[in-house]
Amino acid sequence: MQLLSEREADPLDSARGHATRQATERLRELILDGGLAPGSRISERMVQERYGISRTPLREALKILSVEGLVAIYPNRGAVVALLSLEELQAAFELLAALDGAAGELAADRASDATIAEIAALHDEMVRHYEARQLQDYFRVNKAIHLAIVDAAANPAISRVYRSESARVDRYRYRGNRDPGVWARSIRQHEQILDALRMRHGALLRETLVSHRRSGFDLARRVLDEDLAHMPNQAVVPVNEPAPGAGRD
Amino acid sequence: MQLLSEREADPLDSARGHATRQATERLRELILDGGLAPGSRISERMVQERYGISRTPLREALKILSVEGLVAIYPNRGAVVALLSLEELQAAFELLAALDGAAGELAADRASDATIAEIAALHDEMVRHYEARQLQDYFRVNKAIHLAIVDAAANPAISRVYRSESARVDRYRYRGNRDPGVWARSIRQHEQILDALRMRHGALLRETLVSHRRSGFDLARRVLDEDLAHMPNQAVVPVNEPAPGAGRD
DNA sequence: GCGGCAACGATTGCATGCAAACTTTGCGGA
DNA sequence: TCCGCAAAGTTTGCATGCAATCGTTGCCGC
Repeated sequence: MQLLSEREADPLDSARGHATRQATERLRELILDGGLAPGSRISERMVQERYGISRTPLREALKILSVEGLVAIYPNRGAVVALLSLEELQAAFELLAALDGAAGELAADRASDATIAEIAALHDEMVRHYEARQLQDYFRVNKAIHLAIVDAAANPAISRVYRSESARVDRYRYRGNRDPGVWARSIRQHEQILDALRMRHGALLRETLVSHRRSGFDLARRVLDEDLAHMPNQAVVPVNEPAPGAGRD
Repeated sequence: MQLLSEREADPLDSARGHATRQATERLRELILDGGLAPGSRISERMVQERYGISRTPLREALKILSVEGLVAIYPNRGAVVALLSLEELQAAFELLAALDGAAGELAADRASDATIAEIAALHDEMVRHYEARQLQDYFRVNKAIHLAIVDAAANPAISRVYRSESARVDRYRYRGNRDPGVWARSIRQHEQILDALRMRHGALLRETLVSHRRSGFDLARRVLDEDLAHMPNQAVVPVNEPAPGAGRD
C-alpha cells in the first residue's frame, strides 16, 4: 500500500513529513471520541488496513501516545487504549487541581480585561445551555472556560500538561451531572470562579477552582465505577510484564 | 550493521524488544549529563555510528524525547537538543512550583513517619555536604530531598510530570549557589521545609516549598543568561518552520 | 475429562532500501 | 567582491522484509 496512490486521492493530507503527525492525531481523536474504547487492542495490521497508515509512522505515533498516557504498550504484545484505575483517576484529578489552582492564581494577575470579558461571555453562554438543559453544549462550553482560564495564566508548560492530563480523564468528566442538584451546584461554583477572576483575587480564584475540581472528581469517580461494573471482564489489562517503561504511570 | 553481531558481544543489553527503550535512555542520559549540548543537532547517522542504534528505534526514541520536551524535531530537518528560552524556563519553574506546592500539601497528610524520618536523614546529609562545601554531593542530595517529598504525596501522575519537567531544567538548577549568602539562605529554607513536614502542616509546607522554588528560579535565570551570553550564535534555533507540533511548548 | 506440551499462525521489533527534502558547493553574472 | 542559482551530496521520511516472540489450537499422556 503505497502512500503515493493516496497522495493522488488526497493531496492535502499526505505531504511528506506528516504521516506520523497524522497518525498521532487520528488515533488521539479516535481514543478521545470513543471510537476506540479503553482497554481495546490497537493492532498494527488493523490500523494499517482501516486507515491506510503504514507501520513505521503508526509505531511512532503509538510511542508518542504512550508518553501522553493515552495508550499502554506491552513489549512484543502490542498496544491497548489506556484504562484508568480509580487510583490513577484520583491522581489525575489531584494533578489537575494543582494546575487549575496555580493557573488561576497566575491568571488573576496576568489575564487582560479582554480575556476576562471573553471568559465571562463563555460563562453566560454556559448558563444559557444549563437553563435549556442542553448537556452536550454545556459540557463543551464548560471545558472551554477552564481551558481559557488555564491559558490566561500565560504559561505554556502548564497549558501543555493541563491539556494532556485533561484529555486522559475527559471521558469520565463529561458524563455526570444528571442530578439536578449537582448540576446547579456546579453552576454556583462557576459563578464564584467568575467573580474571583473579575476581582482578580488570585487566592480566592485558586480556592474556588480547587474545590470545583474536587466536586468534579466525585462525579468522575461514579462514572468510572459504572464503567468498570458494565465491563464483564473482557479487557481487564493484559497479563504478564507489568508494563513497559514508556507505558503507564 | 546487524544487531545480531552486537548481541553476541553484549548479550545482556540487546534482548529483542529493548532497542527503542535503550536508545531512549541512552539519549536521555546524554542530554541530561551534558554529553549532548542544548542546541546541538542529533543526526541519525551519527547516533547510529557512535552508539550502534539503528534508525528505526532511534527515530522512535526521538519522538518520545520530543514529547518529554528534551529534543525538538524539525520535519525533514532532524532533531536538536532542546534549548530553553527565558520564558520557557520561567514557565517550567512556575509549573514545578505548582507541583511542589500541591505535592507538599498532600505529603503532609500522607507521608509515613518512616518516610519523614528518611527525608530528615537526607536533610542532615545535605547539611553535612554544605558544611564541607561539597557542591556536587550537596546538589545530589538536595535533588533527592525534593523528589522524596514529591513522591511522598503518593501521586504517580504528579511524580511523573515533576520528574519530566525537572529533567528539562536541571541543567540550569545545579550550577548556581556559588554565592555563600545564597547558599546559606537555601539551607535555611530547607530547614523550614523540614519543620513544616515534621509538623505535618500542609499549608505551611506548600508555602515554604513554593517560595524555595522561587529562589531557585532566580538562580537558574542567571545561569541561563550566562549560557546564552557564552553562546556565540552557533545553535540559536534552526530557522524556517517555527517548530513541529511534537516539538516544543 | 483435564492438564501440559508441541507445532502452527499471527503479530511485533527492527534493519534496510528508496525516494523526497534539505544543505552545500561551485559557478556565472552583475 | 558579492549575490543568485543549479547540481551534487547528505539526511530524513516512510514502506517493507525478515526474524523473534506471542497466542492458539490440537494432540498426547495421565
